[in-house]
Amino acid sequence: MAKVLTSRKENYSQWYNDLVIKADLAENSAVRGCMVIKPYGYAIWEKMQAVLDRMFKDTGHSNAYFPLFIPKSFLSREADHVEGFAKECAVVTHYRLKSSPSGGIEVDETAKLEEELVIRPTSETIIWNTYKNWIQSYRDLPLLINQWANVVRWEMRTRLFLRTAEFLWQEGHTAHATREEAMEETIKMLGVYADFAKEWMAMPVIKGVKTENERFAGAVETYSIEALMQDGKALQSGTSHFLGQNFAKAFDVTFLDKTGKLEHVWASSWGVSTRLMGALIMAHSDDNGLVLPPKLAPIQVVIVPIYKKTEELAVIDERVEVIRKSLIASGISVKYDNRDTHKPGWKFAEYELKGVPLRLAIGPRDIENRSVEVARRDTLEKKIYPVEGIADTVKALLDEIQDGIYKKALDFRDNNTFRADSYEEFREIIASRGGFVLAHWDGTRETEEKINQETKATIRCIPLDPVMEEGKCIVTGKPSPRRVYFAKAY
RNA sequence: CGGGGUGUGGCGCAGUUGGCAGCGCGCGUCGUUCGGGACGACGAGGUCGGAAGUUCGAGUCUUCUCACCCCGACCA
Repeated sequence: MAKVLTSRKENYSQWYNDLVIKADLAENSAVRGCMVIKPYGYAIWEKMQAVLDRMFKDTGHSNAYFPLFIPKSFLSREADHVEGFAKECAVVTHYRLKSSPSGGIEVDETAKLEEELVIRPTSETIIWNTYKNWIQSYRDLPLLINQWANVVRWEMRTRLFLRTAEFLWQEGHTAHATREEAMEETIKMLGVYADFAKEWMAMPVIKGVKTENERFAGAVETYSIEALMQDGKALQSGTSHFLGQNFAKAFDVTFLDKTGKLEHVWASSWGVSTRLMGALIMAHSDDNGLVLPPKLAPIQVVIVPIYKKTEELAVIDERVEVIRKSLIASGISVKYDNRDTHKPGWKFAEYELKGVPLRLAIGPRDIENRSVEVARRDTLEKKIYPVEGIADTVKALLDEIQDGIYKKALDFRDNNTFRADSYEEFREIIASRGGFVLAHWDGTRETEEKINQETKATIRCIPLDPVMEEGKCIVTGKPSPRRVYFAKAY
């Protein structure tokens, strides 16, 4: 087969870049740092959205939409928040253009905005400013809102899906009467993300708390799900924040509780972005291309006819139509590619590159034997199956693939999660093979920063379901109640 | 923002001391092919990133400029 991708071994990040382009997921646009998500890539994102949206609704949330523009003054209301985002904000300063003497077009300096508008890097401020008017009583709580939106963070260096200046995401913003309830919501949504990653993306994740260093600007506590990529680097795939009363205080959002006492509300916010696309790509794919979990694949089964003459194709078309209908009846998404403009071998390679979980090939031999050749994308294994009961066969195989790639990803993570009991050992693992390293840490910012500077590894999270184990910090030797996850990160 | 690099058909690239702008892929037409990215013939497609300069003559030399990529510092 003609090689179209750089191999992972050769250059992992080049492999990733090649794959995104060659699998037709996205490409760089004329705007620096901003990508064009192509139809095939967007189809995957839409499937993710549909599932997540259902999960949010099932946990009591409603969708709403808030403006793209945020008055500059809003951003500065919460001190940590502004500090965290100020360096990467795009700002709108004018509202009109005029033709320039040189023949082009230029900003009309007379059309300067009274108050400049920031393009949302996240929507806490505009949302809490709005919530102020929505909440008066404990009867208005909890307020459980989600929005699907684009946001802009002016990044220095960007990579398709993993870090782009503009990206798509959802952001949940909830308001609660009590601290406990807001915290419960924070953890619940982290759980939703972890379930989604596992059940739909077939990607195992670690749930944990972020250290102070990695905390969201304006949050009291940040939780995340962390996944391990095939190059041994961790990818933060979703975050859920307990915001305490920080934004309620900044925007003066209060309510009267049952006893008639005026209180600030408690808040959470949580989000996942198109970065999940990057995670999905890197979690399962190989040197032949994308490997998609059947549950998120836009096309679950592709059927390729093999024929010499058009008369043969007519017979195959007929047989395929029967198969196609039975698959659709079983809720399987099928594409029959009977284009005459490409050869079977070309199509095989193409759909492999695009990660279609199953490929059915039907030729004269199969017509004769009432059989189909079925090729699995995950194992590249080919087998002949009878046409009879093909829908059940396919269904079973899709389930097997979904489970199989999860298992494979889990094994990979297990085989690349290490325990280090000395700093020496720690440095050796991080430098040589990467992966997650579980080690004791004394809980201080200084130690974390020292480790980061010396090894490039960061604390990904403090696991939520930790095995409590007394130990000593690998750097300072001070006591530590449990191990935390370290890794180099995206 | 520091360090490095690249701009030449749609994509990937070559272009020697300055002398007719090329190759591969892709694209179009026709024919033979079709169970793992087929082959042949013919064909279309370029203000060589932009501006100024040197020269009889610039893709090539000089100056300026713009864009993008890679490596760092910052980030989901």
